[in-house]
Amino acid sequence: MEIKGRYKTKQLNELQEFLRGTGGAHFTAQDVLKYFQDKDLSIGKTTVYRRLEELVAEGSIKKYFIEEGSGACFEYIGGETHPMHYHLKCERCGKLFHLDCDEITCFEQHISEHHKFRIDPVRTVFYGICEACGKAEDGRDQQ
Amino acid sequence: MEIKGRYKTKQLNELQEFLRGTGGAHFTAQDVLKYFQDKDLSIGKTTVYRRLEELVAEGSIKKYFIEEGSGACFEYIGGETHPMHYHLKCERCGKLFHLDCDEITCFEQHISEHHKFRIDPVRTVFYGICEACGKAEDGRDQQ
DNA sequence: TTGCGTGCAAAGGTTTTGCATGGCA
DNA sequence: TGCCATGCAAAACCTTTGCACGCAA
Repeated sequence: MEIKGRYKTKQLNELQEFLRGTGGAHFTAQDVLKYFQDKDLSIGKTTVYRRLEELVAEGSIKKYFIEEGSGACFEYIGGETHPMHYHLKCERCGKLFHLDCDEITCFEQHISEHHKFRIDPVRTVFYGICEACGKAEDGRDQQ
Repeated sequence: MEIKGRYKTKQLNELQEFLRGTGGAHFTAQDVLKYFQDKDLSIGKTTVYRRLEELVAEGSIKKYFIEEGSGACFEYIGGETHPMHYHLKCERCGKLFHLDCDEITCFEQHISEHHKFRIDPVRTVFYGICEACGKAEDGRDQQ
């Protein structure tokens, strides 16, 4: 996702490179700041928060509230064109999966008809445990 | 849910009464403080946070992170029969609804069997438009 | 040059911690 | 009495805002 009529600053370029590097994994504002520090690049936290907020408004990244101490979580989804699919996000490994499924249409209709709620696929994310992490868990019987 | 080897203080009693009064609806730490103020009861925010944290550890209440400005959301589930339910959050008015629905169990199973993903009801929130906001939109055909 | 972008500093909010006091058993 | 619970104050934390300077166009 390119920024529209904005100046192309170093900070913005680096931020976009960071986003591409995430591979869809979630990150926090702190992660961005650390990334810049580690690469000896300079950016102010004000800028990070402002750019992130803009990108959320644009739809290039998503914002979640999962944990406490670490603040808000962001996730890069820019470049995706599929308008109608849901996301499955693994709480363990952080991977993001696409849900291509017809069942969910029925479920959507059920919710719409019986619960009078129109679900928004863009913002809705199913959290849970993916196959790989689920197997790892069963194997070790951890937690 | 009774507290184990703890002293039964006025504050704790009142807090439990508040919890029962919620009827399972979600609330914030601020809501608890306001409740005490409105009833001319005294409690320190320190106590509220500490008790709430304990109750979360006990399993009597659940903690969610849904919105930003208002901090964490809690929800009383002690003694209730509500087994597992999802949350519907309206993107317009911000209201949070409980989804009491059997269909979702089928949907969960489908996702589990066909997509190898175990959905976590605690973290998953369905975003969308609630009935009231939907009607308002249709009526005015706004946006 | 123009005006957006940036970043320091400070403010705003929620949550946590230290420590002395108060209350239950 | 002993010990936990409480609550004030202050700190820690994330996030936002004000304002002046810097940089892209």
